[in-house]
Amino acid sequence: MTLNAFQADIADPGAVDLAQRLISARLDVRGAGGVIIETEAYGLDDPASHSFKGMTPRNASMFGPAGHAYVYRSYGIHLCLIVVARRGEAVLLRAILPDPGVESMTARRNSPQLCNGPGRLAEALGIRLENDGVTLDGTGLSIVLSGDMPDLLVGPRIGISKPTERPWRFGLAGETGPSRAFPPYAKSL
DNA sequence: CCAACGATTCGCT
DNA sequence: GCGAATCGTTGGC
Repeated sequence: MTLNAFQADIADPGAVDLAQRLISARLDVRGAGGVIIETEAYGLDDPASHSFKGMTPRNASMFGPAGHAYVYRSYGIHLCLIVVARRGEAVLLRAILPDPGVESMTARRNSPQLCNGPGRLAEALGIRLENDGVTLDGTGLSIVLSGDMPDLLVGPRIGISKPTERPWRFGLAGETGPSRAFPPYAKSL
């Protein structure tokens, strides 16, 4: 099995570890993209994770090779783009700083809010359901880690109704672009 | 077969 | 801040 550059960089990543490393990484989708500033980790033994109850037709990509995309439809309306980590673990991309490709993103979005929120981000970048399962390096979708160790914000995940809450939401410190502000008690790593 | 439920967003109050 | 929109997936009967 051959690994592409991204897969080699993240070798056997846990979701929490990968979620942190993806902050400040660069995402590109067919020429549009930006710096990732907000992520969330989802684990295997995690009631909030789609993988919690095992593999189903929808979440099969979460059990595939690390470094691939998991795309699913949310609330019957939006799409979300997720980076697969270790088997059954994954990282939801919640916000990027839109550049380059602002013009094409603006055309796809009917709002000045381009990429702050998982559904908005997916729409702005033109993510499609058929992108589910594709590798994140070389098929139109790519991620390149920055190599930096940026200051991270940490807080509870968003939109989770499960009782078990974990501080698995990460943000780039100093950015005003996240989908929602980090709570005052959010701490840096 | 049918009912419940979202890893959300948008618009209105 | 709150509720509607919207529909595929999932699980129970």
